[in-house]
Amino acid sequence: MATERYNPRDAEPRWQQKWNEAKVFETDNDDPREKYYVLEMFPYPSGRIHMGHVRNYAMGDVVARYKRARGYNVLHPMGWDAFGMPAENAAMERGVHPASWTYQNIASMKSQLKAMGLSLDWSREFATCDVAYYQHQQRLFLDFLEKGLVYRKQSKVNWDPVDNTVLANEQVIDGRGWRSGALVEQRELIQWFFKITDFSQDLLEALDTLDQWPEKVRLMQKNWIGRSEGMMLRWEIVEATAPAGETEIEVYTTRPDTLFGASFLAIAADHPLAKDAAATNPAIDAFCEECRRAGTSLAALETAEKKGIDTGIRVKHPLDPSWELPVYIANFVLMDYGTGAIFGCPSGDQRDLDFARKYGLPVVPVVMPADGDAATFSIGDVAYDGDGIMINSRFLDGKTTGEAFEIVADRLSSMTLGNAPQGERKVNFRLRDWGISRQRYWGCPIPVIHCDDCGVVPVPKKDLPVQLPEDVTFDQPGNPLDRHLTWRHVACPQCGKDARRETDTMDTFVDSSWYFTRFTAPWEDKPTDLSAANRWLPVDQYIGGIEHAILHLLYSRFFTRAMRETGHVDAKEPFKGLFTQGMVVHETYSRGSGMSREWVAPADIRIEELDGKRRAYHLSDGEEVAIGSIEKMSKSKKNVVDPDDIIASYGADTARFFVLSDSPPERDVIWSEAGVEGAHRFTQRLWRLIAEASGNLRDVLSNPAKDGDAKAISQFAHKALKAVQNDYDRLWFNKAVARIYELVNALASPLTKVAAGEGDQAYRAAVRDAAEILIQLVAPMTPHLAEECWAALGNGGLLAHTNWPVYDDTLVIENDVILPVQINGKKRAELTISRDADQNAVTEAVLALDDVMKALNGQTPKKIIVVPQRIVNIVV
RNA sequence: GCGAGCGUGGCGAAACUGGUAGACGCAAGGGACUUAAAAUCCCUCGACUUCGGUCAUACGGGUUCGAUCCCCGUCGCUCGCACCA
Repeated sequence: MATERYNPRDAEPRWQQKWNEAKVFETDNDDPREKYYVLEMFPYPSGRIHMGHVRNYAMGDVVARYKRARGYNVLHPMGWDAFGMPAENAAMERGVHPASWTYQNIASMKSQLKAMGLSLDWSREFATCDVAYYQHQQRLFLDFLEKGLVYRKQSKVNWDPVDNTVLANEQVIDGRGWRSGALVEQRELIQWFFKITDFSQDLLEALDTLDQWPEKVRLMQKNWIGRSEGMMLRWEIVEATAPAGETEIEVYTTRPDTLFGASFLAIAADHPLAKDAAATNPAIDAFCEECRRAGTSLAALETAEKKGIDTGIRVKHPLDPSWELPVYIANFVLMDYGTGAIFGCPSGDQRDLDFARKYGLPVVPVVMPADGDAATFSIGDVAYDGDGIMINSRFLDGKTTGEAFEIVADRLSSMTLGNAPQGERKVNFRLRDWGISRQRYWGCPIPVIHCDDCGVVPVPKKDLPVQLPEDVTFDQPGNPLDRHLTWRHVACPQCGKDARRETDTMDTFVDSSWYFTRFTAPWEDKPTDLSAANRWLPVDQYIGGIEHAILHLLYSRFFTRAMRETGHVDAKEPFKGLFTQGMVVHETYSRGSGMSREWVAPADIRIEELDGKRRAYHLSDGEEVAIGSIEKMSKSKKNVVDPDDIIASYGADTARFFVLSDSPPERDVIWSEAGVEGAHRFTQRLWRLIAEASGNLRDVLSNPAKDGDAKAISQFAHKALKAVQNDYDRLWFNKAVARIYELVNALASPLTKVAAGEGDQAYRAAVRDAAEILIQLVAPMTPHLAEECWAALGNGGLLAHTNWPVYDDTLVIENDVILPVQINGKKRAELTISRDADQNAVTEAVLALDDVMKALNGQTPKKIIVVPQRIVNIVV
């Protein structure tokens, strides 16, 4: 029987339409079955999807389809992370309004995603720039404000004086604005902050409960939160050297044990005492200025030399009032960590040591390694910052660093300076509060009003939403909201006088910090429907890129806690399972070198292989092109492959199948033409085998064989089913692919026999059973092809509605096992024996094997190790 | 500098809890079918070999009856953080 080639261009839209008509993927919140929430990080609507999206969404779709077949009520929604700078840049460059640019992009990306055949519930779709979404975000903001989770404070920002805007740190390149090229200034602006630090300890501790997250991400978050245990320590200023009104300096330290090694105090250039000193001393002022400038731009590049200047201030050592130490301003002390002041212990800290050597300050070793010798231990150019035994530390000598920490902490806590304890134990975090103010148009307006009399007044909830005005211009730099003629003018909600709206909008990370919660009831007229949110959260499986390991995931964890405190959800953690997938990478091609180097797109070249050497030639002129390294797909290197082209020529199933095969999902996958063709051959092969046999299988009822020639077929299929099921449960897509290939290889000959009219009824029933298992196994990856095959076998109804098959235990367990037989750890023979044979029987049978007798050559075994159902090892 | 991870054929990779190293795919080579090509099907495919075997999982040691897997050291690559007191 001649069979037509499988034509994805015909089949894929056809099945997509059927799924659509049957609303297979629309999820009912009231469905009583066990829930499963699978989500991929929603995309920014840049205009086109790329291969990274294809891989990300293919993975999520496999999980969604698999869990659906397993009987779960699956929620698998999609939306758009739609606010942000690119829309405003488009407005500036091309005069398009950000809204129309964004919604057009959404429309085209949506049609691309639809062409992939993803099993998404599109009825829940929204974009974060929809008023219907961001009005609820404003409501959440106001609730957080009431709870004290939002506040304003002055803080330093990167200010671009040409564009009149604040720049994120990533937008500052070599001290200049990435767009304007202007030298970036540090400005103090009043900004809105979320109090994420209220949850520092909880965010840290709860990481331990996230056992379905990659260890790596948890570690990154742990380091980011940066908990340290130490103490606050107050140093009395020697009166004669004190600036007016100042009596003490407070420092934070994690090493109170090294207190006798102190030789100076150092404060940040922005420390209040530094400012006092600068006011009266031009040299100090100049030094502080220099620190500030270096801090903004090149600090990260140079491993900046430790520099400082003596303030003239002297302090008394807390444990010896007769001991006076100098106070320096130092460039390596940060104002926004701890108290902006440290005590320097040169022997125990490399920075302090470098500093001390430069300014001739004493270096007293106070800790030596446990196996050191107190008489000879000294410090050269390298500080010793490890644990050990105290020396040169009076009453601490001989104690361990841990003991010394406790003794000093206890003693200082019980001492007083003025009317407060000299020191107290203190846990400190690196994590800072989250600044959310952006001086931009295309973001969620912060719903507050500034009144000269009443101060900062929240917009009353009944007045929400605060909607972005549409009539804005982008012909001048700065925030269009600021110069809008009417929008910002508003009556104060409290006193009714003329007042001004806040013109800052929110960081777009706010938008993505709760969208997964909104998906649970996007129609609700409050931010959440509490029962729906509680039902669905946490997300069972979240899938996305590792680049969001810290910010997005940490902000979302904070947001969920804040929403919990304000009664919008009961869950504490948003994502139960997290998976970070690798990138799609591709070879690069280029010609020319240096400045005239030209990158060539994969679509414009042809590869030839001669004597094992691959060479690339340009399609247009036949000129040879150099094959470069394999890199992340990027426009600048032109090594991009457009998903649209792939779907048009091979179909969505091939693209999906390929990005899931080959590499483990957490690792990068190399996109190659040959690989895609291999995947495509597979789809054609599967179709051909099923289609050719379908005529003789249509009228047969599936039934696995328990004996006869067909038994092996049924065993193979049911074992594959068990294995692939396990692979899907663990997101081992590449292994599932390999096993599916094996199953197709094993079924090729039986299917061909059936196609030729061979095989009795029982044989055909077993083949049909195996074929159906195969189709179900590939369905999550290549759903259109699977539906087509399913229908070809004469099945009515959609495969997407069909339950996952159940493997037959008796077919999966072998009665006989093949044991490898080793002699001295090297394999010499094989033994086939009954699964439940006891040790003695195995030993006896092994020694009777020809190969074993030959290898032993008369020697008596010293020992025979039998690992049941595994292996036998004979030691001679 | 600190932290984490990785290193297996020509290539992407498998190998369960320490138990037959290289499944599966790609590339390559040979053959069948064809007037021919494509497609398809079959075979070979780590290295060396005196065809008995021997050596092979970055390198050097160790533990073990047995190590890709565990331990110690070295080298290389990737990622994250980087004055955090």
